[in-house]
Amino acid sequence: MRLKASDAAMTRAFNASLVAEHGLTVNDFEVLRRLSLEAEGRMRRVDLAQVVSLTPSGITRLLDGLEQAGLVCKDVCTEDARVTYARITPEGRSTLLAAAESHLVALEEIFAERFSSEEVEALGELLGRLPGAADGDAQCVG
Amino acid sequence: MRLKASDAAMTRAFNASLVAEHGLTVNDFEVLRRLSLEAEGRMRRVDLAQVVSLTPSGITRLLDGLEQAGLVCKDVCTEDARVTYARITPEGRSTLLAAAESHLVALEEIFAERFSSEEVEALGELLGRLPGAADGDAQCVG
DNA sequence: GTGGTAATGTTGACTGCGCAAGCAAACGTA
DNA sequence: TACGTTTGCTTGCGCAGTCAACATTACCAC
Repeated sequence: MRLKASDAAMTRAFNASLVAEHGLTVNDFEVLRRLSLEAEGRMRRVDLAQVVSLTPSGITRLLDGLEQAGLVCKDVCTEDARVTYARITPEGRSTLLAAAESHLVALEEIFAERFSSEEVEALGELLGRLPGAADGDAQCVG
Repeated sequence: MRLKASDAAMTRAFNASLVAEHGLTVNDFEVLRRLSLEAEGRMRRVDLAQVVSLTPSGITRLLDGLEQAGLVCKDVCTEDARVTYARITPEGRSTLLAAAESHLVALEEIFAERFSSEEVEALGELLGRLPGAADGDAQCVG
């Protein structure tokens, strides 16, 4: 199986180019992507943590970085003073788009050149059964 | 797809129990397992790095830990003074066996309860096409 | 109200690991 | 023989992310 090993190598490769070209880690990218798909481009930090499989503290630090870079900002929640939203900024959206252009294309290539679309589908379905694979999975960056 | 996310969560879970029960990380385990499958239970460090998808420095540090724990030791190479082998010790083998008992069973359970054996096979084949998925993949722990 | 428990988020200490740089041995080529 | 290049491995430094502990706020009993 070697799920871990193959993934590690691949993730590293993607990370390297993302970092080099846009200063984003794969997780940064994924966070921006998830935020961009939300209504109002924002999410509670806990929920964000869950969808990208990080701990709350991990999300805090990741968002610290994105915030310093001006790609996300905090929103307060009026109904619950404990929660703070992470919201993607316009700059966040534009660097997401820029990064997506190369990153998603690279990803697409990797898969296109070794799987048929049915196989991609099958692979996605199988992996989706794994614990932690949670839920929905919108593909685009629109 | 969420290859990364699901894997991260799963790896973390496995890691936690391995560490708690045997003081091994998933990578420690995998290294011991690979070594145990080799003739004379040893491997050059570079090769080991490759099969577990670590960099040479990563392997150095990982083996440092295993060596301190007495689970592996160094062997010199008589033909090439640059290389040093990592060899699994008898203690290494016994803790590997102990860890395998719970770890492999846990792994087996995860898969058995959500995939048929054909599906496991299919999944393995598909993932095997990914870059970094290299090669052979003996499943047992000797 | 007052107490107890749960949920959200942050911080400090730590770990695993990559990268860049270095050293030593080996392998050219001349 | 000498010199440049490659290969194997280690070390210094930094980063991402975990865990444990904590502070707030919310919810729920009474």
